[in-house]
Amino acid sequence: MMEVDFDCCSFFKAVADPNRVKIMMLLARRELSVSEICAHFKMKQPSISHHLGVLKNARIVESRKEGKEVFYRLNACCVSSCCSGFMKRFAGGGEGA
Amino acid sequence: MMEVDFDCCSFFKAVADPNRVKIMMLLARRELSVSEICAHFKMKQPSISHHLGVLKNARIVESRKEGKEVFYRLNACCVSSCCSGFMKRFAGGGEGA
DNA sequence: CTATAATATAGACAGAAATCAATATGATGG
DNA sequence: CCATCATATTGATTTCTGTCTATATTATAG
Repeated sequence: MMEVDFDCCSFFKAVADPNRVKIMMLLARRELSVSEICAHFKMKQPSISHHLGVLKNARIVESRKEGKEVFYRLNACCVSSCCSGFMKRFAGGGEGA
Repeated sequence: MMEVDFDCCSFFKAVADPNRVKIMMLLARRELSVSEICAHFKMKQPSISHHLGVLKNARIVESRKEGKEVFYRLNACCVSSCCSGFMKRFAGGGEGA
């Protein structure tokens, strides 16, 4: 009962990278294909695929294949559930600024 | 307006390590000195100090010196504010499990 | 002032992670 | 079947991170 929730750790590890957060912000608006995501970055396509893989392992995004393309979308429930679950562990400070 | 919040990134990077989360859980109950924290880990004291430094830089913990000892306490407001701020960015999925 | 206790800092090292170039896979058009 | 486009995977390289040992700092006791 004093142990750490490793599921949440994979969520936080995924979210600890600014490029991945930027991808999440793009996907928060609408579903996008990999190449559409690439268009927003200087990074090369394999790096984007790598980050998408990390996000997908953490259940933060989901994907759908359509012809040659793969569309990614945000799993907003995962974000809410991990964040609110984490907050609740440390309740007592109330709502921050 | 499409840029990433780097303050929150330092929070998430800090929280992405299981040992640091465990420290946070210990401090959620009560203020503790460094050696009291050490007693809960197999890690050596300098590693604990390192983690405490990371948590402190991220404003997740605060410290107070008393004699030879340094007491750390959780800044629960920081946790709530970062988590809830992050959730709100990705609102739309509602409350998760 | 010296010894000791508590904590922090510095430096070294190993393992993890990010990026890239190159290539493989899979779908589609001709 | 062959060429092409979109994406994923592999392998190499570099950078970052966590841990350790050794040492410095700070406070207190004697």
